[in-house]
Amino acid sequence: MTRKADLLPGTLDMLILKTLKRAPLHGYGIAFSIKTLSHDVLTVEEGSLYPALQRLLLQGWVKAEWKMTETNRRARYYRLTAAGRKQLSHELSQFDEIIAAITRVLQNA
Amino acid sequence: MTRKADLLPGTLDMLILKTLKRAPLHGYGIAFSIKTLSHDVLTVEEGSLYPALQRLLLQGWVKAEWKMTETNRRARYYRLTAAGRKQLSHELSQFDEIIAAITRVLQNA
DNA sequence: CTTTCACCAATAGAGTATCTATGGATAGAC
DNA sequence: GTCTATCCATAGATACTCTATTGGTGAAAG
Repeated sequence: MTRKADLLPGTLDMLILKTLKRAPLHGYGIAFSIKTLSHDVLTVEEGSLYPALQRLLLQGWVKAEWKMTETNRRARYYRLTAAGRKQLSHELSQFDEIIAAITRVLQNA
Repeated sequence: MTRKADLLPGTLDMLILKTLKRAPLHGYGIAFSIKTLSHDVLTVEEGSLYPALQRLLLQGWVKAEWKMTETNRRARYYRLTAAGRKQLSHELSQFDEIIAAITRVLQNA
């Protein structure tokens, strides 16, 4: 009935961009990083991740490049562009604002 | 483009339930309360609110009753049921967990 | 007395984000 | 040689929210 909620809708792009800010990474690595850092609370399904990466490419917020991984595999590395960096900071501050607002409602309601 | 984001998807039910926990209220009052408490950051559009209330009714988390307001108007008052109270506490703890997880990712990524 | 504003309800249709399910493919371990 | 972990990606369904609209009433202002 209620949403399954592996993550909060609307936050995926932000999480991906933030992950890529540290270093360029391939899809699988992005998902793994988010899952690990969140202590397995946030699971990014591949069916969510790759469409999201396509969106980010279209927006020009990331660029992609085929490379070899350390384990000798072909992988598509995504890296943040300047526009992506700007977008990330925008999404971060907006997220903060919304969370603060929700917190106010939850405390006073 | 990016989502307009009057609020975070997935949080509306929780905000409504929490608002009704304080006291039964009609739709207009719920929207007004959320908007006011959030300092105008969160705006619940009527096209989001009423479908959400229908969902909550169907789930049995709220009950509705027609009454007169203090200003002598017909209004449909919604109040939290026992099941709704339980659902609310579930959603609250899940929300906390997800926010904590997102925060971890944002700080370490 | 009539006009306007704040109050109050609800639905249809569109758009967007995410999930489920699926289909490949390869490196290295055992 | 088979299994597991690593890697990519799409199609279709589902769920949630927004835009836009319709419809109505009480009360205060003019």
